[in-house]
Amino acid sequence: MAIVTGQYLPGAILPGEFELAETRSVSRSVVREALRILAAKGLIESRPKAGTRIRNRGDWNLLDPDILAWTFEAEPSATFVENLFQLRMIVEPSAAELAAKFRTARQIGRMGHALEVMEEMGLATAEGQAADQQFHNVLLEATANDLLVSLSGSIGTAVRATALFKARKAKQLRDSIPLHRDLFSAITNGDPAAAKAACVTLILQAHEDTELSLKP
Amino acid sequence: MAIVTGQYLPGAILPGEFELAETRSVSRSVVREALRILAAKGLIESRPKAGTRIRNRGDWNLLDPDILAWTFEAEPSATFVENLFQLRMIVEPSAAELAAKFRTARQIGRMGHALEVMEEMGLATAEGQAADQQFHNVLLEATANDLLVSLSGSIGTAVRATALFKARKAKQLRDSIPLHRDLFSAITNGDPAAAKAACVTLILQAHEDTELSLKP
DNA sequence: CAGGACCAGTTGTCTGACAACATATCCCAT
DNA sequence: ATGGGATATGTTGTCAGACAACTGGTCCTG
Repeated sequence: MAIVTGQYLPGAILPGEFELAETRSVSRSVVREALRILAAKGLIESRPKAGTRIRNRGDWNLLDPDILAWTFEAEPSATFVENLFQLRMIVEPSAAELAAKFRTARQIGRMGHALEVMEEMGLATAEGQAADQQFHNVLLEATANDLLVSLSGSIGTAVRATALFKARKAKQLRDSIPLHRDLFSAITNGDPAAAKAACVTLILQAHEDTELSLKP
Repeated sequence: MAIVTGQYLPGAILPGEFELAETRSVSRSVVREALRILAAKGLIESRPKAGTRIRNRGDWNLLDPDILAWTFEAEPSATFVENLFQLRMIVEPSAAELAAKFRTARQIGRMGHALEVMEEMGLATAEGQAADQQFHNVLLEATANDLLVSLSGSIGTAVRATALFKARKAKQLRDSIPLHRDLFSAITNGDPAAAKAACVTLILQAHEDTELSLKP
């Protein structure tokens, strides 16, 4: 978190492994395994004698779910949120389009079930939110593209994190269930254009709500 | 690689750490740090007594550059290549659009320089390929969206891997430099629609060439 | 037959030591 | 005085052995 929030700048050298172990009261093994995780995500780079250096942001795996979570643990910058919505606007409508083309009967059934739960429980409840997530997961699965699933899964992590901010600021959010219903029927009807349009509307509304709650 | 190529199926249990250490003739520390890397990328999950289990493909971080590289180390499945082009077709044209909007004079200069090197050296040389990569990197940077940079960077890893296949099959590939020039001038002119169109053409050509070299 | 206590095996952590490597320094020859 | 090579030193990389923590299965008991 200190790295992603910019407390260590790219190019900076982290404290040595012995020092990290001592200050955190753990053994060097634990420190090393932790550093390996960060290195696997592209955050750092270690070389003998030179120490462990923060890599350039361009080398970071920003779409890694953990990195996204760490980014949103602290209040993320406005431009980052903006970038996230830009990316959603690029990816998700096309995904909805594909889902409308390739969805199976079984997937329609599962999405319909999730939608019912959302309508019954509401999006304020934990069950409703789980159903929402389920709805989107099945939609992605229907695209029949593993890469899209993985990408949108990561994005989903970040979106859920922003949702926490929206809830924290306790504004009255508009109900997104009708828009979900539109999206669902477009996919059921096998109408890619309508699915794309519905998805765009959904993201725009989320974008507006998020902006309201971030700029009070 | 054994995991991503499906030699270990999701749900399967890996050999224990002691056994892995012995069979590979390394210490357990090395095995553990390696497993931590895989866990960081979502491939595996370890629990005391239960062992280390392969996670579902849906949990894998498929866009991680390493995972992409491992996937393409072996001959990837046709559907995976198809999915990759589908994703490129969704992301890159929009990225070109943004780049045409937000590019700075300096970025135009750097892209122009890279293009010159490509024209001079040709795409068969290492210098030409480096310039090609540089061209695309600057383009991404011009979108002013870190998430897009990261995403397309990962995709670039995979694309370069497929390029190796194309070269290996030694078909006569069409020259993509004129298309790059079209894309460059659209971005220079600040014409988003033209940039998007040029990018679509570029990807289509790459797609066709790749299909030819994969299905002989 | 159900529920709880126990056992055993695997990962998780700790410790101490040495090897490999790269940087920085120093010295020597030019 | 200066460039280049040998050397010193500090950091990461690897090894070995031991014990702790956790958990899944087994066994026993009510």
